[in-house]
Order: sequence, then structure tokens, then C-alpha cells
Amino acid sequence: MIQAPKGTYDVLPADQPARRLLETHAQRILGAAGYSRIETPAFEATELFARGVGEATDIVQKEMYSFDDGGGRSLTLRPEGTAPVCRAYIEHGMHKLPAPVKLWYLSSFFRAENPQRGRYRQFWQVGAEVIGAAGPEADAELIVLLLELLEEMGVSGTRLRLASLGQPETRGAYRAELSEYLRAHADELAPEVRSRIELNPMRAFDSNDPGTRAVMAGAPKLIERLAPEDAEHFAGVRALLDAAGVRYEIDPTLVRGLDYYTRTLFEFTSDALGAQSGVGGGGRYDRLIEQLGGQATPGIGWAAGVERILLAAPVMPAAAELVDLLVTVAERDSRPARAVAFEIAREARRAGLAAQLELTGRSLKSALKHADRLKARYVAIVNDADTAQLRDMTGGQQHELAGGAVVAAILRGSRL
RNA sequence: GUGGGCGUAGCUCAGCUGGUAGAGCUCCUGGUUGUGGUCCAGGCGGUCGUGGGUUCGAGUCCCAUCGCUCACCCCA
Repeated sequence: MIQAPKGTYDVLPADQPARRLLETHAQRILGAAGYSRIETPAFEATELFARGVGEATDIVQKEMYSFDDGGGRSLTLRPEGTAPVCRAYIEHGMHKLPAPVKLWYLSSFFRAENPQRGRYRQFWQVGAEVIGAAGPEADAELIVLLLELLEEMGVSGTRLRLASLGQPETRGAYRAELSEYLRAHADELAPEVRSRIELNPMRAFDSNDPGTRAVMAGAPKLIERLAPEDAEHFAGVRALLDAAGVRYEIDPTLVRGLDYYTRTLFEFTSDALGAQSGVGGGGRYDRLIEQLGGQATPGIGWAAGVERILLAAPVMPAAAELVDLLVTVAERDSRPARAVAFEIAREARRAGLAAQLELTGRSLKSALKHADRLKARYVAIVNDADTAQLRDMTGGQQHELAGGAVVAAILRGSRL
């Protein structure tokens, strides 16, 4: 049996209402704040991600679906949304639009990871980007919008973690300082932490090992090393969030797997999820546009995982679709009756009714049973070319009328 | 890439220490000489993930393999 590829899944009809709700909320919340929807290609030049996301990141190193386009160019199924949006911003000269440019998207992304709860190889993200605004208001606004979306969806047990990374130079210097500190205390660290000192020293902050924790308590924090302007920007963001009554915690150990972040970094987690507890997060990327060949332009954005939001949100009962009319025939083999039934269904739809034609040739008993399950209000049973029975399924009353009068009778009957 | 758990009808599952497959739901037909929602009866539907092995005999034991799932890692 051919199955969906590992880490992918079918969005079945029963799954649609919850997704549609998310899309509706995103459209309303972001649209009201002046964000326009954008859709970029599912694949891009590999170089876009190598340069944008960063050569050294896990995403670029081992998680990209890359392929040759047949002409010697390397393309990659997009693993994230910010770099493509920035590429589109540059390509279409959006810097000439009134700043800032505010965009949102709801798209699927691809990463070659081992799947688990809340983590797929093709997954969906809703994301928002503000390009061309450097002040802390943009940061705070974006955070508040994501919070509103999560609240609107009923995502439970959320926490907001906040940090500032400063500038890449600050971060580089800090990283060297931290590595040096860890090396000096190497014999007190857990082996797996020790082996990652050069690779990812920040992970040492997450360790549960007692010895490591003791060492980390005295370790230098990036937030303490921020340049004055960056510290001021961060204080500005915090002041706005405080004033808005948004609860958050400062987490100096917050790390994200993309190299382009500067200054503000944030992440919402939910304890309703499994190991993949992040529902959405983002940060500022003031160097990215320039790095991709545009004019130096500040930017900030977030992305939230659709699957994770849905996992952490209450399950939606599938609302039954309304069916006004099911059209069937009294005698399965009557061709004239079938022709009239076809015409009645068509006429009903043109009149704005939700009308279905019985298509499988079931017995009349079965057709009525079917209508009952569909929650159809009326069933039209076509006798022959001229007459039909119109049955009201709520009460069971039924009367005979001309086939051409069925739709009019329903419209009369359902008028309130 | 690594580790744990699990793979029996479309779905949810049963099948004791090995004796050559079952239930409920769904679906279809009939009970109603065309008329639903309850009820009753019948029917459709399974190479027991796959391939080897042990055995007179394997869904049941052993090995391998594939898939799903959770976790590590990382992230949405």
C-alpha cells in the first residue's frame, strides 16, 4: 500500500473546520492591524536559505530538501518563511512602498527531520513580518498580535519567554566568552554538555545536570553584555508589554535556530504540547535584508506552527453541513425520473439551496436513511417525468406535486 | 541519525501457556407488494505489516525488515 510520505499527513474533511477557524482569526486579527497576505513559492534558490538562515544552522546543515532543477541550479523546498518574504520584498522594490511593509502568510514548509508529536516534515505556519520599522513598538505590537491569535484559538497553558540577542558582534564576543568560561569549568560539566562547548555553548543553560547547573549559575549572560542602544531598545519593548499587561519572563538562555536574529527574541510555549512545546516565536532581523542584497532595512517577525496551535487548542466538534434538499427517484430504473431529478437538483442549487442528487442508485429506503444522516430538510422523490413527492424530513409530512414545482415549494416553506 | 512502545476487517479492539481468525461501529440488502430516524435478520469486508526460521501445526515463539508513534537532537 502506498502511504503518505513519512512526516506528512492528509488534511481530511473533518480537519477542515479547525484550520478554517485559524485562518479566519489570523485574517481578522492581522488584517485589522494593517497586514496584507503574501504567498511565496514553495521552493526557492538554495542560496537564499544558506545566506539568510545561516550556513551553520541545523536547518541548512541537515534539514533541507534540496534538489537540482535539471539545469544545474540547486533549489530547496522552503524550510521557513522569513527569508522568502524578505526576498520578495527586495525583488518587488517594496522599499518604495510607504513604510513599514506589513505582511502575513499561512503556508506550508518542509524540513527533513524525524517526525514526532507536533513535528512534521511538511508543516504549516502562520507568520507575520514588519519590514521597515526599527522602534520597539513594532516588536511589542507583533508579540501582542500573536498573543491575541493564540488566545482567540484557545491555546492553553501558554508562556511567553523574552530575550535580546543584541547585535551579531555582541553575540559573537559573548559566545567566545561563554565557551571560555565553560572550558575553564569543563571538569564540572556533564559529558554531553562538555562535548558541545564549541558547537552550541548556549545549550549548557538547559542542562538538568546538578554540576552543570551550579556552573551555569555563575556563567556570564548575554543580556548583561548588550550594547547601550540594544539594552535601551529591549527596555522599550518591555515597557510596552508591561503597560499592555502582557505577562512574560526574561529568559537569557532563549536560543533560536536561525542566524539572522538581532535584538528582540521571543517564544510562546504551551504545556499542552509534548516535547515540541514551542507554539510560535520570532524576533528582530535588522541585518537580513541587507544580507540578501537589499538596502539596510530593519525587520521583525514571527511564525507559529499550525499543527501545534491545533494540538494545544480545544477540539472542535465537527459542525454538520446544512443540506436543504436531497433528490432521489421512486424507481431506480426510471430514466425519465432520473432526468427530472437531475434537473430539480440543478434548479435548486441555482435558487441558492444546498441540494444533492442521490448518485449511487440506492433503494428508496436507503436513500431516506442517507438523507437522514445528511440532515437534509427535504427529500424530493421523483415518481416519473411529471410528478414528485416532497417530503419534509423534520415532520414527515409529504405531498405530491409537479416536478417543476418542487423548488418553489421549498422556498415557500422555508421562508421565515 | 539514535533509543523505547506498537503493528489483527474502513474505524475501535478481542484472540488464554502455539491447534489453521472474532466482536462492536460503519457500509449494503431485507423485514415495510417504493418512504428515514428505534429495533431485528442477513451480507460485504482480513495475504493477522512484510520476509525468513522453529514446529506435525504460528496471529500466538525466534530473527530480520518496513511502517506508525513517542523521545533524544532540534525546532513551528
